[in-house]
Amino acid sequence: MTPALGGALSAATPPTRRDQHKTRTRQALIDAALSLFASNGYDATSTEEIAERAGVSPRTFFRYFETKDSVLFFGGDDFNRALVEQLPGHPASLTDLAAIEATLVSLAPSLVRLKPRIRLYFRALSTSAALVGQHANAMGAHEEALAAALARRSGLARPDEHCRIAAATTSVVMSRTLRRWLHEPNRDLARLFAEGFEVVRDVSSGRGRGAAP
Amino acid sequence: MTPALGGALSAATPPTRRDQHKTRTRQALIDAALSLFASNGYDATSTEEIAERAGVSPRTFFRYFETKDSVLFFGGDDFNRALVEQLPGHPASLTDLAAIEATLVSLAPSLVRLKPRIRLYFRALSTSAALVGQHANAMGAHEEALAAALARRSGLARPDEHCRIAAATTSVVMSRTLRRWLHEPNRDLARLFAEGFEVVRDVSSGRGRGAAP
DNA sequence: TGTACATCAGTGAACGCGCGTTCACTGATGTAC
DNA sequence: TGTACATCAGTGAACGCGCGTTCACTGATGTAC
Repeated sequence: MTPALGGALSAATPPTRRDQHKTRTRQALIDAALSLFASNGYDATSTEEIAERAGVSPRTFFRYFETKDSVLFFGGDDFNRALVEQLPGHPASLTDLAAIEATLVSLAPSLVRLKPRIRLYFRALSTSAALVGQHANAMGAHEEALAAALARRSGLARPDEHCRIAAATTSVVMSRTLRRWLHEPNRDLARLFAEGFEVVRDVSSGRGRGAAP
Repeated sequence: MTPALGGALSAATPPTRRDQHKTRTRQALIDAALSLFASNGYDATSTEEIAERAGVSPRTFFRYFETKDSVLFFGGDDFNRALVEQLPGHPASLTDLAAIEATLVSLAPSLVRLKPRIRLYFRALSTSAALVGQHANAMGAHEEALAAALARRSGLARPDEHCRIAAATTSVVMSRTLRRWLHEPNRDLARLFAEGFEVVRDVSSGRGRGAAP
């Protein structure tokens, strides 16, 4: 939908002035919502305030977003789509998790410039169960897409339990890694991804207990 | 709080008639909410309807629950508390995941009689992002408690990344396992738990690809 | 290049609805003596 | 065992509030000729 990561895909027709204006308005609403949610909390922020900060009338908010919570957005969908798309580019000799790890490591740089927005996004999440729910549903959809991609990778018609657990494990690693990235300053995101998968291996084999982080 | 699993813990003082009545009213509200959410959806169910089905006045609902969504309950907290409590009973020679697996297998029978309620609970979840968010927050709290228990198990002062990933992995296995249990008839829950952890081991080692479930 | 019309982003006002609160009250249960 | 009082679950009515909708409109941008 919105080209937060790639951007180069939308070369179909040059955007008209109207489209540009629409995009700008939409973006202003998203930015206003994100920073208001993060600083004042989701429940304490009304759609009127969002509209006001974005410089449009209250009514306009609902022209762009069906509900208050659907305004929350930081580009995660694009990242997850890229993950699914680039997964088949890795050799079949890699295990599923190794292939996912390699893909995430190569995609990590694309998240760096989104870091401030991701920080606001997580801060907003922490203020409202409704947002957490929306986030969880989105993650669920991503896991399904990833599980389907893993099934194709193994020549299966539909994802089995192995695919689903692998996809869910990936979600866990991504979530933990992003949080570490936000909280521990000056860490390389790609390296943190790799460390996350290493911990997963250690945990399920029982290795590495007692080794300091 | 509410003794959905153990029940034998609350031998402190015999409940007065008032307390009994309160418990019954509270339970009636929970049951009414659960079945209405599951059949009509969370958003399409008003607190008035819940109160009406429970046989109390609309006002009474908010005497028992601060918000509409906090009425959702099936005993999951008790189960997770039991998991954390029984974990230290297993030999230190087991890996973290093996100890958790053993605990879950031994706790599985206590969930069997809650099965219909768990089914309603998941069905309710599927109708509303707000409920999913509340569920996710509860799971997050459980993961923290479990990670703390794992830290104690390893003699750590605070949970490290290993503990957190192990706790999150447990959440994944529990969630997947419950869903399989609800959807695949006549499967033994304890056995499904064990299978779940086996898949986790296979996934992170790369084994078992191609073997039919 | 210029005019006439069509489209569509944005606006204003009014409203329905259900969550959650506040206040004053009733009547059953529990307790003191 | 019986009476007098205290507590507290439940009620009724009225209300604030913000989400999301509906309807009728304006004015800028885009397009046909």
